[in-house]
Amino acid sequence: MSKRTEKTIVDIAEELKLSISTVSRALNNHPNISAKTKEKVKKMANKLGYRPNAMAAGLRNSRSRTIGLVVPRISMFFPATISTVIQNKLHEHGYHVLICQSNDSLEQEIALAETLYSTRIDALAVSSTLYTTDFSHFDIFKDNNIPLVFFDRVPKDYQVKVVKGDDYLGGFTVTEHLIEKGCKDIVHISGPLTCNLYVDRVAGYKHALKKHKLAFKKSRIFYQELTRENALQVCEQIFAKQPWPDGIFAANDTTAITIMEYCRKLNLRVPEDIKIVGYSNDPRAEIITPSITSVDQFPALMGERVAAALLELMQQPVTIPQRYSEEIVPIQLIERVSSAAIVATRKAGVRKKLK
Amino acid sequence: MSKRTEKTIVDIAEELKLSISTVSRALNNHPNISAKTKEKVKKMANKLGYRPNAMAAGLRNSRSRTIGLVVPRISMFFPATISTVIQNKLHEHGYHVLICQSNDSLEQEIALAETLYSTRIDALAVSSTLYTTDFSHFDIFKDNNIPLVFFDRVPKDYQVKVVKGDDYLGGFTVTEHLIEKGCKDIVHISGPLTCNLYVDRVAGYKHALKKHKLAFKKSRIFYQELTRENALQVCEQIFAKQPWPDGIFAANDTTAITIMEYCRKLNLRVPEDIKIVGYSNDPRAEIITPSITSVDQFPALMGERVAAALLELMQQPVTIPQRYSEEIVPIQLIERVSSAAIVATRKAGVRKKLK
DNA sequence: CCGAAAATTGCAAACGTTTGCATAAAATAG
DNA sequence: CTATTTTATGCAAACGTTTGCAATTTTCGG
Repeated sequence: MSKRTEKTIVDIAEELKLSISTVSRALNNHPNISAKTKEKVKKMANKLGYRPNAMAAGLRNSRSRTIGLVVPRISMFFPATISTVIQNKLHEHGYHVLICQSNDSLEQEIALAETLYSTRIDALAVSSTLYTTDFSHFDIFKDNNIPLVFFDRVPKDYQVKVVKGDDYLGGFTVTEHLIEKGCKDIVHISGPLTCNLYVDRVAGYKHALKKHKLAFKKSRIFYQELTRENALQVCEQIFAKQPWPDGIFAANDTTAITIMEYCRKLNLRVPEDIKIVGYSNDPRAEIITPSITSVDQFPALMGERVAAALLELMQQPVTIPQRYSEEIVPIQLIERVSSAAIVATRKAGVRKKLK
Repeated sequence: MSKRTEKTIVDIAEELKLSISTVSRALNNHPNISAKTKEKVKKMANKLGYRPNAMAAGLRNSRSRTIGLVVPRISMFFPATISTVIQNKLHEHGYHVLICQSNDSLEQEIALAETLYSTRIDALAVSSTLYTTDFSHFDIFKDNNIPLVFFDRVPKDYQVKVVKGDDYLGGFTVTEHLIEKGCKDIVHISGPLTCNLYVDRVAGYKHALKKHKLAFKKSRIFYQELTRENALQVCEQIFAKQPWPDGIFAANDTTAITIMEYCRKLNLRVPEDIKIVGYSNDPRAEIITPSITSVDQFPALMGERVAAALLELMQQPVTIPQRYSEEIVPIQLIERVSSAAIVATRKAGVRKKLK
């Protein structure tokens, strides 16, 4: 209820007839302050309801103890999980995390970089927009030796620390899995090639085809933002004319789910008539019927790696210029019903006979 | 690559042989700076790569242009959606949002309040822990007239702005819905009563029973944190002895989903043998088979309301002390298959015959 | 009990802005 | 061409810390 309270260390100093510097040091547990002075100061600080002013401290020693985090959106499973982990981890070390969303807009990402720099964050982690190919808006950070880590959606040819999933292996594994389950004509629904993730997955897809002597057909691969709407549109195209594919590798689970629903409408049985695999292991993939095979990207692990990288960079002497270094987080195929082999009448098969 | 760059307005002033104040005013578009000076200053600012130092500015006029947001966790659908909206909305108005997670730990929530205060946030929005009944750790904000808004999980008897869902109506609507679909013995799985949400929903549940002359039985209601594990445990209890209930009102969708899976194992048909309703309208509720009836709480709308409240409070004269005021966001029952009436052989019914 | 070393404490500048007030320059009126 | 208003710029203090260095006090060996 009181106004203009805002006690400062000056108030404590006056109250105790000590110098400001002594109070400051006492509160920070500086070694050459006597134990009883510290005691006294802290007690008085409590009594007055003193709270340190982070901005003043930050200004003085140009460290905000805040780190920035830029992700496309936090309402999506994968980035949300990573953000959670990063935030909790860094908080343990006394850092705040400014979580920001680019909403997959390059323009917003650029603005974000600018204003984040203004708050003098101590470090920055970013998973870029789908469409970011020029990363120069992050140069300010590099130029001022502010630790910068990219994860998941990362740049290439940009001197910076990178933590990414094994998307090449992911693409390969999924495709080979489908082939082994009997697919001969596999459609791949990819995100735009402006994003590293999809480039790598496509490469894995192609490699698997080649290895198993299946022809790669341009017409069997689609590039677009992986939304529900786009997935529906692609379905229209795919199923407009025969022959229909017998396997679909969707680069995210939203797409996989949408396609499965579409197939149901066409009275196509999954996995008997067509097999579907998604990516990211969204919780929905497990829960839907039939459950969808997907790729676990271990978001929590990735989050930890990113947090660790940030912390490490922050305690390095400022002089070392950042270089490109890549850390790869493993992936794991989670086999479920949507891509199961069709073994005569196994229980799973029966269940899917309906409709 | 350069070091100790950090251009300041002083550099601009020197370069242009102007005073620091003029530069400052020019950059802030102060009215009594001539147009050409502004032009000149801005051009030079650009040339030098000047970036304002938010901490210095914040220190000077004690506004950080940052607002705090405390939620239990951002990896859950409901708070994630709200956070997204709040963040985007406030960003439009030039504010940063410091999104923090209490992980449903009161201890962490208290620590968060403390450190958020230290960063001198301009306002704070919080959805509290399940177990927060004493809110005095937020007193600092009230005492210093820092706008404070609670949402979803809110305190009672605490002088503060509150934005909440209509949980009473939600509880009532769900229960009545189950009754109208023919249920006579409805179990309610509630969260702990330390949290307002569940108190209200329980009240609604009881009211609906009463209205329809069904007896309320203490043994038919369970209070616990709504995790998957707890849900399984409750299932064990419920189905350990007959009679089994014919309707279940779960206070979140994770619980509803878990129960449905459990029922499937028992060869109980949903909705023929038992009807299930969840809460929050998690994306999984729609996608699972059978789809689960749930309650949409319009998280985006709630987010907008919270953001609006924060903005409004921030531009109020600081002197007005905060009072309790309640804003209620509507809810809507989303009817799906899990609670459908058993009408002989409608198509939906047939589909569920399997197994 | 003296003097030097060790342990404490204090002074004052600095961090980069913003802003009330004073001053200087330009515009207008008489 | 003054006198007066209007417009534009500059001075200097303040925001709340931290920290190098100087100053003071305490400790202790001899």
